[in-house]
Amino acid sequence: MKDGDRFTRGVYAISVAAELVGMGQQNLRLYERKGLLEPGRTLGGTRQYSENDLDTLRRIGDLLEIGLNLAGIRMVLHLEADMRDLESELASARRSRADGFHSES
DNA sequence: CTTCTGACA
DNA sequence: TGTCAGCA
Repeated sequence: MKDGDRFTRGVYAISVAAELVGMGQQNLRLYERKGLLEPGRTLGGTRQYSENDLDTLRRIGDLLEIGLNLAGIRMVLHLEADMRDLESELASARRSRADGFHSES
């Protein structure tokens, strides 16, 4: 990888993030206001969109195309986030059992 | 870059 | 209701 990429990779300002996902900057701000997204902020207050944020933005575009409104999309994204948490939680629980994490007297 | 406001389908 | 343009 190139030297400069180490710092720029993964974090984008709203202008470049909007162009990457093909959306307006105003929409991205609205999605955050509606609770669909929570991008990072610099100390100055500028939004920092991660690769993960870009993925959810693309997911928002798909869900909008289907016909869901922003309230419905908010629920879907939250449910998917909860699902991922439960999956990793279940995975670590299975790992602990397989590794004999707790001694069986 | 930010928030806010108003017009449009 | 979601999108977009313009202003401060």
